Amino acid sequence: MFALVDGNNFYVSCERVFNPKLEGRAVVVLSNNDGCVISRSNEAKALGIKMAEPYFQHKDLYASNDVTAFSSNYTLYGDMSNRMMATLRNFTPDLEIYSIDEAFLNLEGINANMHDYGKIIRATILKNIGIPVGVGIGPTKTLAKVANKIAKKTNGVFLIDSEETRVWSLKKTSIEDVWGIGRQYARKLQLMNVATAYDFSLLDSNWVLHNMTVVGHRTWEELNGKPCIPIEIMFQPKKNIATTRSFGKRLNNIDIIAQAVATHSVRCAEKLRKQHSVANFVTVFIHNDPFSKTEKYFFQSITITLPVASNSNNDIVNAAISGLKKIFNSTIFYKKSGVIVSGISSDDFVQGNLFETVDNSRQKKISQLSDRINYRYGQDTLKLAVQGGNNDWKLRHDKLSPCYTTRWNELLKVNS
DNA sequence: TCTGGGGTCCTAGGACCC
DNA sequence: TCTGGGGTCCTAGGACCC
Repeated sequence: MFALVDGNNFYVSCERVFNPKLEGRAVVVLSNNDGCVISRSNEAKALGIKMAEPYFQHKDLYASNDVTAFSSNYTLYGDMSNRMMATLRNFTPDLEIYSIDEAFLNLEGINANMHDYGKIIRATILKNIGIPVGVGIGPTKTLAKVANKIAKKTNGVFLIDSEETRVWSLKKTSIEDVWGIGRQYARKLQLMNVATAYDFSLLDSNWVLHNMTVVGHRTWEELNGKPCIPIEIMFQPKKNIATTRSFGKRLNNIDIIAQAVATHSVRCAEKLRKQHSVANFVTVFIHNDPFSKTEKYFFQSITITLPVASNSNNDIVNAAISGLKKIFNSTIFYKKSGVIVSGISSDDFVQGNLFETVDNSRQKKISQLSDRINYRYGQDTLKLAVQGGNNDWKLRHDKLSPCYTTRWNELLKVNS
């Protein structure tokens, strides 16, 4: 059996832990740049606020219903997530951290009444972390997902452990809510009168295989009770790493855009070093406002091959900036830039270059030193000059909450 | 009349997830 | 005025190898 434990409205719940006055009230958390709604309390959902809806579109609705909005505080949510996962590890040796707010638990070999075990997990997370979670338990990961959805609508724990509960649950689940069925497949299936997970589970195996590839077929098998998606306990290094941000305002000054690109490059290099990887390719892209009604949409990108795979700040920054210079057009007002590193391999053996001798030992030391300083004193305490010193490209986050759990000077103050 | 059989690598595009 | 930021996997087709 597998359990899926998933934080309810996770980002909103994190904010509420340190702001209990917000219990029972409409609360939303916004994406970077305070652009879209990415987490909603149940009260906000009841007002009709949709996921990923642009924040500015319904400002009046927010005002008249006293909706509290927060900028996203990933430092806080990431730390709360780590605490939640550490607590979950007490319940199984086999934990798969699936995303910031959810984890699969392998319950094989655990000698307990599964429904009771789910209730204990839920109560423990609520007490230790302060986050309400849903617990879904089933014989496959996809069925655990189905059970989790039902758990959230009921008392927080739901168990699929018989043919009757499986069929009942599948009949209660709309096809578009199935894990692995996205918008395209849902529309296609609905046109064939497949409305629920149950209808889908009755389709012909070959039809599913040929029309939805082996990926869709796994989902079909899992809904029918046959486990096909194994739990992944080991850390898997990322195969692509990206850092991309919108600008706070439209920019056509290459020097300022270069500061953003250099900073994104350093972030990518830091992420590479953290997972002990090096990258062979550096892609940089820039684009203007895709929503503009007056300007044509321009998207430019270029991929630079490094002579030798690297994770040094300097190498990634230099490649990205040289790429930026090639694609930049001074007549365009840009809205977003990004850096993506790929061709990732382990840093314990780096393939040399046949035609060039590259000595990167100095760069390596500098990057390691910068990691140590920045870990201790905060991001970008030590940085490259090209990253710049002003905030001309930085995004808006006017409604940011304090980093209650990770910064001494932002600890919650209690008046005595 | 009849023209083999087995591979790899790369890319673009299309799905999906949070 | 204002619209996020990450990821994964699969398939088909083309170019190439012996």
